[in-house]
Amino acid sequence: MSSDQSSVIVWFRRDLRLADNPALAHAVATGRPIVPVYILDRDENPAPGGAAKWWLDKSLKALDISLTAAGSPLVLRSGHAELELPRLAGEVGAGLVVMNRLFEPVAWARDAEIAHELKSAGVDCKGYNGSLLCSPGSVLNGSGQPYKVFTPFSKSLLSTAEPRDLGPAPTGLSSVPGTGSEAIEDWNLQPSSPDWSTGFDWSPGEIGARRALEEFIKGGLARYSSGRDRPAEQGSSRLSPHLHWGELHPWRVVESVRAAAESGKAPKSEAEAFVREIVWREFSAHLLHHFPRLPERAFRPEYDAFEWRDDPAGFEAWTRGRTGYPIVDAGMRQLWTTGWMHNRVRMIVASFLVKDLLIDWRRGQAWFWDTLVDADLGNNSQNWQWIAGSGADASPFFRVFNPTTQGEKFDPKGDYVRRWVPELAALPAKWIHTPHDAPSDVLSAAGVTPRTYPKPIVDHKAARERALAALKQIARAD
DNA sequence: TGAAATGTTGGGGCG
DNA sequence: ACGCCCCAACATTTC
Repeated sequence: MSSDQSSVIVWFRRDLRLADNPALAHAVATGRPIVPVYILDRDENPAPGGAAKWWLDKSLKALDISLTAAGSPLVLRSGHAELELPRLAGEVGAGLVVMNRLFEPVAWARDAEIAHELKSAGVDCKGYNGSLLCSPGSVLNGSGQPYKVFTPFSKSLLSTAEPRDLGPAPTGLSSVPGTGSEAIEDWNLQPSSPDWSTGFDWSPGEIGARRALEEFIKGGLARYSSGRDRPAEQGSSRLSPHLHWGELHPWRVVESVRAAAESGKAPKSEAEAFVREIVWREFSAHLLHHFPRLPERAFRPEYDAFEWRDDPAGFEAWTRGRTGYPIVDAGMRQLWTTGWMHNRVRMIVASFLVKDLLIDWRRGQAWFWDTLVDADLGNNSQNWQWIAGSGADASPFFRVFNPTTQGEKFDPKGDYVRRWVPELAALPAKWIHTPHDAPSDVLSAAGVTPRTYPKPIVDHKAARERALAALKQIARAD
């Protein structure tokens, strides 16, 4: 048996693209037939949220179209990868499985097991980094330890990292005809009864990702550092779900914005402000890799002794966007309606849940996990812990966002609130963030009553003082 | 990648 | 012209 004749399985996970894909490029370079496969793991831990499944459905369809055009359609299988991969390898006569690695702790351990299984079945297995600027473990401080503070991490990464693994989408793939595939419709990834996704305004897939990148470079990049703080405007890149699903390589994003700055389309400082956000994503992924319990446990362990409030009514009001604070409610409704929330508003709503309501950050994390199309284990846990004050390089315990001030500062005309909280739309800008203080004639002229829009569920001033008093105990115990 | 309280300064109104 | 007050604007400190 000549291994030259054998086919190569390309195991797609969260690298749903053809271009800049090191595993696929390596498979193509062998000159052997390609079997691209996606395996739906019903026991994935943590289980993907509803919004994530919505995205996956569309992105897989897009990937299949691209792969089919390139010559080798996507094969869909469900079950356990450690069983399905060797089985498929037997079916198609594969001598090699290539994949882009996942760096989350659970996946990491499992991939090692899978590679072992395959090798004992005589199938070679190779992993690549197709999702991060640098592999976790390669960015360490002088004493060989992972960085726990963002700025030195960022400096170290940006000074040493080199763009790599970029290249055009391959064409002319040869396939293994007759390979059986499941039907994606049978996976029921698209919600029905009810279909809550009708407001999702996204184009999942590699083409949509490239278009989003181009639009951002044409639009928001030149004034990114201020524009990204205005939720009513299209100032942020909206690339997060595309990056999460690997429809874009982060190096492609960094190279593209830097090239735009080089050619004068945007100030270099603005491009670097954006690159900094890509590096925050990197920081989260590296932290999660080194501290696998980040999603469950406080990075600063003294926070795990804190007794968060049990407040079902408060949590419910938060999830539904009925807290009585317009910017908070607008954000939570944008999330529910579109599967995404502007980052400035994420900070505001998270601070409100954790500091004003004193509800455990893990509850907010779980809600985001289910509702965000960009839900990412590293980003989600790192950012929630950052707001809660329990994370690495976290915001100090006394930093409490004032939802009214934040609204007035970053949504001064109230356009964001009007869009997502339509029952307040007729209020003048002067009162849009403080309907609870508006004169009654203003409220009645705008048709706002406690029935249409709730009074604040907590008084922020009192809630802030309560949070400071309670959280101070942690700082003292430290 | 806060907010609020407290402190400081300086201009203008006014006796 | 002067002192006094008010207060906005800005700076510093504290949580």
